[in-house]
Amino acid sequence: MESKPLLDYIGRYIHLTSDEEALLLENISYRRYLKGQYITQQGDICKQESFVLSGCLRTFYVDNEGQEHIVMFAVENWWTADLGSFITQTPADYNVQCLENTEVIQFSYNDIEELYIKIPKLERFFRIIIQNAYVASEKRIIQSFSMTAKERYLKFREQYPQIEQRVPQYMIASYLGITKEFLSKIRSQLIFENE
Amino acid sequence: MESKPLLDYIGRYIHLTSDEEALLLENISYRRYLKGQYITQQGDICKQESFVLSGCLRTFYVDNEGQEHIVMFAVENWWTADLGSFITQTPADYNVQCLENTEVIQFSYNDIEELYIKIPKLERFFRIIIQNAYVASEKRIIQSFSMTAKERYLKFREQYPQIEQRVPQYMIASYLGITKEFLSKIRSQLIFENE
DNA sequence: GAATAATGTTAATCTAGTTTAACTTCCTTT
DNA sequence: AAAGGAAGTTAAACTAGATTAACATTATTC
Repeated sequence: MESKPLLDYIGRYIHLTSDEEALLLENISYRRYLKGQYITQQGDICKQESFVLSGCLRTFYVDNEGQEHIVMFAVENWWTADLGSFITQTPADYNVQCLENTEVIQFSYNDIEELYIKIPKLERFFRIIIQNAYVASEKRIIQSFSMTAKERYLKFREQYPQIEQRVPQYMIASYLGITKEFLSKIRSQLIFENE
Repeated sequence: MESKPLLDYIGRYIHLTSDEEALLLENISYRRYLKGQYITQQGDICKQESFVLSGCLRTFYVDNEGQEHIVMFAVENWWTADLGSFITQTPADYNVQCLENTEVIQFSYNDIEELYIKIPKLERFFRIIIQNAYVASEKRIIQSFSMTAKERYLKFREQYPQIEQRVPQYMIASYLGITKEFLSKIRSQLIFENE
């Protein structure tokens, strides 16, 4: 298993001894998924949090009218899960699907609670990670209310250039909360403006 | 200081010994604010996280056009802060203002880092709190994209009946991401439908 | 390399929600 | 109890973004 990216990532926030690192590695698992496969489906119980080693995923929600809404993307060194389902072990609201062949390291629900006991420092690590995710999420709410679709698109491009390249445009539209047709219009406006 | 509500609240997630409780109480402070006062203003560095004992607050953001956008409310037993500013100690994006005379218990930035060292279990406590807040925040994003303003208003009323009573309507409109005029229209539609 | 599916574009029509502005009702304060 | 401000309402005109539908381009697959 290629665990170095994960250990490096954790090392940015807390220091683990080599014993602790070994213990951690015993309690997590490596897995590959093919493009199109689901890690979690709406209605299932989300059994693991995944740290992305390679590949790309989307977390999305299908509403009552059958429309898809993308909640987040995840690429290398990001975490993904239906966290609500994971922490409460109740049926997931979201689907987590691989958009490319993807390699992840997974923390399962049981393992993680044990790990928190064995390595209490991990509480700190996950507290910080989630704190950051929460702050980003609040920012996204504000942006969705105070910015136009065009402004949000420009911000997205600036903030996640890696993702814009790897993901079909209609999924970006979904993430931004607009239709693919309207994003297409915005893009042609932008091209026109830059001439 | 009336610390029982806080200790009860913490007790729902972790168990503190009485020594730890005493230690905790030494490192936090009680404060009263009058209606209208600000705990944090946009541009300031947010120096504390506040646990609400009594009263009501709003966290809001003023955009470039001078428009206010309410990010969250807080009432008894809720936490409030500009968490992004607090954790990075950089200038706040948000204002935190009291809508009533308000009593809070505050954790200051320096104190909380010390407390994490003295009582590592608090890492767990705050991890869980923030996890929950993050899940709620993601839900709100999905709702803002997949539901109409009317549906969001009904959901809000159902979810936070306490808040609807205590807060002026134009602030609820702001929280929902719509104008006060449109909320007024929605409300008159609802009255008409229920006749 | 033809065929099919997936993705992206354009344009017309439509609608949820905004803007503006005038008006009403309710709260405070004196 | 009068006056002034804050909060809420109504309605007309407007706009950002949705919907529909037809077409264009790019990938995939056999």
